[in-house]
Amino acid sequence: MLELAVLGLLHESPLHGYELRQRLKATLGTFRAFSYGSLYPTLRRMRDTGWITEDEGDAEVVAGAPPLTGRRGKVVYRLTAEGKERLQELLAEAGPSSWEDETFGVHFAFFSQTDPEVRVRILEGRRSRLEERREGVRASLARTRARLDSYTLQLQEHGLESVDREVRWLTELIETERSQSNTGTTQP
Amino acid sequence: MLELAVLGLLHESPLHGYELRQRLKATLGTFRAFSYGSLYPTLRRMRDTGWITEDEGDAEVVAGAPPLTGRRGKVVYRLTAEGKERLQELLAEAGPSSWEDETFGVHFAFFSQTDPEVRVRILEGRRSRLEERREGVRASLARTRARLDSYTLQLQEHGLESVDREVRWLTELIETERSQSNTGTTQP
DNA sequence: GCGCGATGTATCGCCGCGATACATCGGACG
DNA sequence: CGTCCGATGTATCGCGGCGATACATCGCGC
Repeated sequence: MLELAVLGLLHESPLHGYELRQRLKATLGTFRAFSYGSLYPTLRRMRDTGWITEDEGDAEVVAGAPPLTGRRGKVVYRLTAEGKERLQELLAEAGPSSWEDETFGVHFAFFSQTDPEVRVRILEGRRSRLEERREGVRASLARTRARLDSYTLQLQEHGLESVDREVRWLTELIETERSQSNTGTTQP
Repeated sequence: MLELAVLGLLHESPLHGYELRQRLKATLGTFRAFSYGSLYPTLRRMRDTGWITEDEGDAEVVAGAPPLTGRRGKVVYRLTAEGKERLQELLAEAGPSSWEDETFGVHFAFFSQTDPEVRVRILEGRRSRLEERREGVRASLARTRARLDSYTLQLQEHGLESVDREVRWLTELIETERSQSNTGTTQP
């Protein structure tokens, strides 16, 4: 969800819309776009709920020329106290929503602000969700393989390999997380 | 787009909603879901436009019990002549829309119904779009690398590798396509 | 001095998603 | 022999994101 991303970015420093979008691209990279068509409505919503405030960065609007078509100044967005609470709440979330395709990447991007335990639980949740999906597809593929043309087959197999790759990636990450939190009670 | 997928599937045989969804899952695998929340509205829209017709599979509705809460019979969807035309039109499309993330997979899934030349153009279009994106992310990454925390960095790099993988996959596919259409005028 | 690309705010309609509701049917299990 | 459950089946609703588009300003090169 965009909401988390916005809260996470604004937690570092106040920003205006355009910058926010640049940061979004820089932070999420390949993985997700978030156009203005989502950004501005989201900002509006968040302001209305009270997570953020917006204020003029440009005070120089004054009585200049235009009663109509007023000059639009930069609008700077800033976290409120409630916004910070909300961010903490979202960062602590390790339920199904945090390992959905669309949400996981955003959560991951803000892992440095996330509790180590929660990190592991999110990574594991994501992994088992992917494994489930993989097994589902594998089963269905085994059943219908014969009936499928080569293109459909190749698509499926490419998809399967991608999922596999991500599972392996997650496994590495989980191991790293574990070895970093060396308050090991269970490990012999 | 769901429209193409529906047309492609109905071209093989008439189906009702539930089957259609099963086929969708079997055909697209990991790559895309398409819930009923999209399916039924889309079918409605397509019927209204005239690409498909819907008719009762179950004639056994009759005057049984319920004037209210009428028993719902299966609804079988079938391509019209216009629908077939529309399918051909969409299959021939090799513009930017066919190499978008969401659309490409659907196009690919129906490649066996697609003209070989169009296939290559779609694959190449997809590839160059991915290469563009990759270079964009790489550039931005090189610029901001120092400022990013390790998680963001890992996310970016994982994404980059995924893109790379897909590019390699596409390259293989393109080569296969080329070598199969051996009406070589240019190749010495 | 003029145009063009980057910066900047904003809206609109489309489409897909997840949740939910509701109904029927066949088989498993007590 | 009843009943409960999971698969089959149709359908809607609200939400959130996307791409296109509009419009305005600023700084730079030519």
